[in-house]
Amino acid sequence: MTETVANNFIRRIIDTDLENNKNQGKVATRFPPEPNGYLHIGHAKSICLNFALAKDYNGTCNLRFDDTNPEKEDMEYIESIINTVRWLGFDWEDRLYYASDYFETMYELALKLIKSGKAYVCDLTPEEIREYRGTLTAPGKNSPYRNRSIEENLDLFSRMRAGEFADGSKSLRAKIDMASPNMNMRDPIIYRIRTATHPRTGDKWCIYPMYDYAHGLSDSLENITHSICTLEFEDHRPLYDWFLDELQMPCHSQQIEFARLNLNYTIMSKRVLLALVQKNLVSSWSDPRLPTLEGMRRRGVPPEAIRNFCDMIGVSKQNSVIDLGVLEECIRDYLNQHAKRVLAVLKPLKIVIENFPEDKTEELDAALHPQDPTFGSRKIPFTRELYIEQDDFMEEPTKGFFRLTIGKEVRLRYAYFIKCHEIIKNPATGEIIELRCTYDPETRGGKAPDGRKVKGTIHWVSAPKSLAAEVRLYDRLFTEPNPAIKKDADYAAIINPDSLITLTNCRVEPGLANAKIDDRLQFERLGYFCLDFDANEQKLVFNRTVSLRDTWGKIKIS
RNA sequence: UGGGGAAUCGUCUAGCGGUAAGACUGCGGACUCUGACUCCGCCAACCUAGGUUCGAGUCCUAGUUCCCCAGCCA
Repeated sequence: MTETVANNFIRRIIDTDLENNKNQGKVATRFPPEPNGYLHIGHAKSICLNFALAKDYNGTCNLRFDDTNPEKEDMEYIESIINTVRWLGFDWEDRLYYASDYFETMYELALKLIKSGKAYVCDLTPEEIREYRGTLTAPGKNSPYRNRSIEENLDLFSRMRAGEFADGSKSLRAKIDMASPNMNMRDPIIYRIRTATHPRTGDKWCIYPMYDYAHGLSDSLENITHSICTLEFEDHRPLYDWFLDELQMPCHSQQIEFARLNLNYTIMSKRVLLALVQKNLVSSWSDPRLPTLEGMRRRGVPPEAIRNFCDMIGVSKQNSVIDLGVLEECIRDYLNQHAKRVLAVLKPLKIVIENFPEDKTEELDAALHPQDPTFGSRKIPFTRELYIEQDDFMEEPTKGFFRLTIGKEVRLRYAYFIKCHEIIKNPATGEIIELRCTYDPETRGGKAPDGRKVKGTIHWVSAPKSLAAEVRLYDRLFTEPNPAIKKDADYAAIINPDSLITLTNCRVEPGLANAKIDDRLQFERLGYFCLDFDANEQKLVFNRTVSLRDTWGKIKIS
């Protein structure tokens, strides 16, 4: 895949800033997840963007948890996010921060806002606040508490902190403009009362800052120069700026918005992802069908492939939906170069090589990567009884089929040329249960001394020497290309019934007894696979990360 | 019907007044001990209408379509 030098509107903004010596020529970004769920491929786009910008401009990128809503957040998520960003391949050095680290400072700054007459304590209930806010087309009206004295506001706010008032009974609001066409500027709430235990600050606080207030301040306190977020925050920018201006923050970070990632046949919404997990529509957050990074990792997707993907899709302000095929292509591209080749049979069909001795086992050489000799090779056992793929035999071959049929010669990968002369069927069902074949001993290793060619090469394993395995095949999660557009869709109804197919009678070459969880494997002619963490001493379990491109499969269908 | 954004091959993305480019997909072909990989070739786009200009995807005007905003979520 060709390396293209990333060029996007954000880089252009930074270039201009650098030319103007803004921020003393520094670039500082941050990735600011809320620890209320697991990271998904959409977050990866943001992570890659922020860390790449820092790297390319000789700056820094912080990891900062936006942990301002204790009711939804959890240490479990914090830990997962830290592990996942690290797994993706990024390093924030000692710059791991939490918005909650700034709670005291934010409180002080809120006091400053009150003292300058720019914030007030409001006694309106949540319902009343909504009524007073007006609508998209009608202006709101001022809260009756809007003109409290600074002294009273200071007193009330400190008592809010002290826990004197019930949840929701009071809030601190910015005094801006209830008639603003931008809803975010209609006296937005800065602090709410929430008696909840915070994952990090415990019960120290019962008031928590809102996103708009906390985020800009966190950026500023960390001297973030370019605060990159997604499009839906575009009309929050005036508020972001308002706080930094009113508080005369020494560092005024610049918020820049880009379009979030959408992938077809899946969803990125953390809310929906959570629902899928809770309704047991998927096994967990790390279900390999999910676009969560933990799920993709379990599926065997290498972090490098995800990073390449994020580079490839670019960054812009256009809403878009990326075809799953682009991701798959990135995965194949990486795995093609880095996966060891092995032989495995997913749907075994027994064949007997009649002219091969009963008790003999030959050890044959097989390259671990045909294009890359540095991978070396391994030995694979060849015996009289073998398994081949059911799909690789046709009693009555269709046009263009050049695998095994009666009387036609094919090559067993790295082994011998064989011919089939008899089909054994289950007399009751007509199902083919065994093939009687002969091999040509002169073709050991897969070459004929007389130079004759065969068109087909098929994979195989030794029947007695191979290992039993379970193999899980994955496909797109949904049958619907854009599930997100279906408001409150019945996701259960659009789950792809073939999104998970579990094959329990698979056979793999014996060397796979030693497979490790991070091994990248190609089962030749089938796809890329990895060991699943469900595997144990008794049972091998493999996940198919992605299939190989299947030109024949396409021809067959059409 | 308020405000904020976005419109370029089927899908993403580039373009910064001077021959519309790349990637993915698709379709041909070559090669092949993986119907894989690799290689070669082909198809394919500027939302509409006006205007400015020698010249407009790019600038101006007016439309159209799509996305976001009325959480004490982020």
